[in-house]
Amino acid sequence: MPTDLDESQRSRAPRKDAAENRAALLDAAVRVLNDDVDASLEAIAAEAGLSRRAVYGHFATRDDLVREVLAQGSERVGASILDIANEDARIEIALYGATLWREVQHASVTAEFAVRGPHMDLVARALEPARAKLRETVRRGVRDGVLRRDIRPDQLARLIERVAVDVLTEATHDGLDARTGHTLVMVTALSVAGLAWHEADELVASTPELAFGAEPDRATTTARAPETGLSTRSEQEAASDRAPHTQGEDVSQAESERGRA
Amino acid sequence: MPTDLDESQRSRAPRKDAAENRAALLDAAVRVLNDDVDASLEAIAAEAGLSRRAVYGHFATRDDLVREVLAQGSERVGASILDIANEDARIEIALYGATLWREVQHASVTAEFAVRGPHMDLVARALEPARAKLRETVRRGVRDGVLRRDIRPDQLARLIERVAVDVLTEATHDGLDARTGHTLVMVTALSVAGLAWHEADELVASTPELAFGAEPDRATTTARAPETGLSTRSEQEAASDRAPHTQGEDVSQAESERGRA
DNA sequence: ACTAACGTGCACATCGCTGTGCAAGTTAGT
DNA sequence: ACTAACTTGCACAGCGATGTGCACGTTAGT
Repeated sequence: MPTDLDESQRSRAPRKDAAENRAALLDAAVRVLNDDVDASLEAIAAEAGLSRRAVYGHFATRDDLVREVLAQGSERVGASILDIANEDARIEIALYGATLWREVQHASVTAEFAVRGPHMDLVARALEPARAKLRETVRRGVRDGVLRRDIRPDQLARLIERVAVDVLTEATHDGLDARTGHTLVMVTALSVAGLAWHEADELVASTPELAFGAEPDRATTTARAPETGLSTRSEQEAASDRAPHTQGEDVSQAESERGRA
Repeated sequence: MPTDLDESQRSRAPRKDAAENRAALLDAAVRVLNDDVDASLEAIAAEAGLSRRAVYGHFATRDDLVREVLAQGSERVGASILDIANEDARIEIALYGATLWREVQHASVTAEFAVRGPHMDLVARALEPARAKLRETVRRGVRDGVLRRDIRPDQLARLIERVAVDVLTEATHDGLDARTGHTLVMVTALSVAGLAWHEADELVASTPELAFGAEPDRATTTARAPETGLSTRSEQEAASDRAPHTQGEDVSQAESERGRA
């Protein structure tokens, strides 16, 4: 087993597959823990294609593994959220939703453990900056008169977070495609933030940054189409699959009962 | 121990405190399970003021106890929801929130187990009528043009349910008073349903049925004071603590930051 | 007051899971 | 090819929780 602890004397360099397996374990843990918070170590090891015994070569304790998962997850999610920036608080909130959706896997585990068990504080500490940012965004939105004034901003921020996560789980559990989920999380967050549904839809449809493929400001240099880009028009067309509406609205009876097989 | 099973030959009537203890157990279970889904039987017994051993006099299994809790809870919550009725779908949705808030204790346990563990189907079956009703309400609201059209009605119904429960936990965990919670759940549900925040507030403020003390139509025959009863006036006085607003709106900087004039 | 009904405390068996030691095997670095 | 790094499989100890049997108190029906 990979002796993680004694990096003291090593007569030879550690093998590359060790790190791979470690990563595989963390990855498997994310997947498994996502639908069972207290899955057995056996289950995680199996998912990673390893034996239970081998895990103890990489992590001294099941708790260590979980903590590592949470540390990575919350760090990743937190960082993504801190990247968000926009003058319009509403857009920031939409981006917040979009970001969580992009990080579903990690966001779910993180969120799950943020409420239960003895790891609450860990996640809470790692996520605090992101939460502070959201609180500040909400406050700003309220000051600017674009968000609701009937709920205390701090509480509203917490509600937005909760609801966003909710939609995440509801969405994955329902197995809807990336684009729909993307929109759904944003729109729902905005709704809780106080916008009427058509306002939310309007905002999402008319803001390029909120389009599906939109990179969070730092464009990856390549991957940008010549003319239209991922701008408003191409977005709207692709958005409503085959719906004949002007915007992505009115799915009320279009898909209503066709959801599942 | 009370032999629940053999009601066959009984040389004497069962003691009344037996039933009391049984009820106490179920009650304690609700409380304990509310903040720890898999609390030990020891904990539940302790909360009920009994020994662990005594529990097995009333329930053959921990699972039996839990199932009983869930059966009662989902039955109760489900029934309450089915009592809801109003021509305006929006009001029905608000009442849905209010009802859940009134049943927080049971609603929370039920909701918790509706997602986790091997009791999902039990709760799901017991709650299905209520869920169907909500779905139908949402569909009606969409047809009437008072609810959002950008989310499939069925999905919207599920979201409303999830969000309502969320606010419940967020509210209790935050320890806010009954009146505030009552309003918060309703307003949030309406927001997700598509209303702008001021629309939601307006609706709640102007609809008598949505007032805090309002009985769900069937007045308890007695317990109604000559003039005011639990009616609007005494209600409103206590309502806005010291806030000088016309409605319950604009708490944004009232409590939060006390920022400026 | 008599006695069944009920609760208590303890001991005990069992189960699932974690964590560890050890004797193999297999794989990757040099 | 040699050897350390890594994995496997098994056995074993421990923990916490459930469920049961039994002897003994306590309480409530009649």
